[in-house]
This record gives sequence, C-alpha cells and structure tokens, in this order.
Amino acid sequence: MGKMELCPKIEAAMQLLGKRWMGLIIYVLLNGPQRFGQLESCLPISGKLLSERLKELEKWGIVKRQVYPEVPVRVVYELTERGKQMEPIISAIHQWAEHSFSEDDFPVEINKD
Amino acid sequence: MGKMELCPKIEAAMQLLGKRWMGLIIYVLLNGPQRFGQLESCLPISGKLLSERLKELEKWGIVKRQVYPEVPVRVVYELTERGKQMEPIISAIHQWAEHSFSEDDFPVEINKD
DNA sequence: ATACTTAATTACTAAAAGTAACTAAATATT
DNA sequence: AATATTTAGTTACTTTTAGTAATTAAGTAT
Repeated sequence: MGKMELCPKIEAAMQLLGKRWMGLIIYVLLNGPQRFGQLESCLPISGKLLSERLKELEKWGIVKRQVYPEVPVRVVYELTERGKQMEPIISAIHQWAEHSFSEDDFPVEINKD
Repeated sequence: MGKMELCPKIEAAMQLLGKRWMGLIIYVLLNGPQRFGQLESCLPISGKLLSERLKELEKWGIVKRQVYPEVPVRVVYELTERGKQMEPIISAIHQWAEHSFSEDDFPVEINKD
C-alpha cells in the first residue's frame, strides 16, 4: 500500500495542537501576558490541567513563565517568539470558524460528543 | 476579575482541532479522497478511533463518506467545501512547524509527554 | 492564633484512548 | 461444502488522560 509518509514536524505540531486546551491557551496569551488566575478564570479549564498544559508549553519553548515573589505570589505567563509566531495559525482557525458557522448554529453541540 | 469572554465559534473550532488526530486526518484528506484503509495505514491511529473521528468530522460537515458496495466494500472519505476551507489552518501549522523546529531536533520527545 | 490570597499539587473519579480479537458480506480457493 | 480472504468497521477490555474537590505553602493582615 502507498503508505504516504507524514512529515515529522507537522506530526509534532499536530500532537501539540491536538491536545485539549492548547489552542485556547495560546489564543488567550496572544492578547498579551496573563497571570495564572486570569487564564484559569477566562478558560473553562481546571487549575490542575492548566498548570500541566503551561508546563508543556514551556518545555516546547512556546510560553515563558515569570514569578514575582510578592505579597501573594504572582506568576505571569507570556508567549515567547516561537509562541507569537503561532498567531497565523490561531488567526486562520478564527477566520475559518467565523465564516463556517452561522451565529450560534453549530453542526454539533459544544461540550457534547 | 476581567474574565474576558471567549468567542463561541473559535471555542468550538478549538474543541474540534484540540482532539487527537483531527488535524492529521484533515491534513491527509487535503491530498484528496482516501479510503478507510489508506487513512488507517498512513496515520498512527487504530481503526476504532479513526472510525469515531471520521463520524465526528461527518457530523461537523467537514468530511463526506461514500460507500461503494463492491467486492470487498470500499468506503471513501473526502473533505466537503467546509473541510477544504480548512486548508489555510493546516498550511499555517505546517509553516510554523517547518521554521520553528530545526531538522529532527524537537523541544520535546514526540510521543512522550 | 486565625483568616486571606495566589499558584499550585494531591487524591480520587470519570471519560477517553489504545489494543486485540471479532463480525459481516461477498467472493475465491481447496 | 467448507475454509480462507478482503475491507470496514465493532466489541470487550486495559491503560492513560481529564475533571473535581480538597489541601498546601508563603506571606501578610485581622
């Protein structure tokens, strides 16, 4: 059989984007640096998973974590250059979503299936 | 707290792309219609999950399933117009992956965390 | 002492993914 | 006639991942 080979780079990128919340986290961070609690409150994701995802993005060099040892500690996450370069991806997703779906009429129930 | 609202359309799109294998399945189908077995053999995904994902993509109107009741049955999957319109997304991912990673030097081991 | 805040982590449960064996339908082979 | 072959799935079962809620640490403030 043909067994077309997959480019390992796109395979890796897809593995990253193919994880729940990854895209949305990057989408939010494109609006500028955000602290942990801000991300947690504007995304429907638990602190545990958010923490895991941010660590992963840090390992990929997409996100930078900065700790300010203040009154209660402040931790700010921001995109690295590599992270900011993902803007065209998020933008393309946004555009596709905008013109593919009519206002609150989705092909499938969100959060179901 | 600010609690920036997420656009429901991009949220839906991210939920779709944020599922394992979705991006790669669309990526492969952008090369033209493929039968089930071809997809199964060129993607590192089991038949069970491939079947599930294709059903989901069908419900989203991204993929069309065509059955040819031949000798052994032949089932061909192809992108709909809405599916084909995802090309800029996949293309952006491809470009980002190409220039972000140096040859077989990934920030993180693929298939490991 | 006790309480409050943020950024996590831990223990536990629920859901999703992965694996391998199995099925259906139509033929082809022994 | 019985057995094998092919494709596109499905089923039963195990492992991994996600989700929830309670807990922790550090530094104030009451």
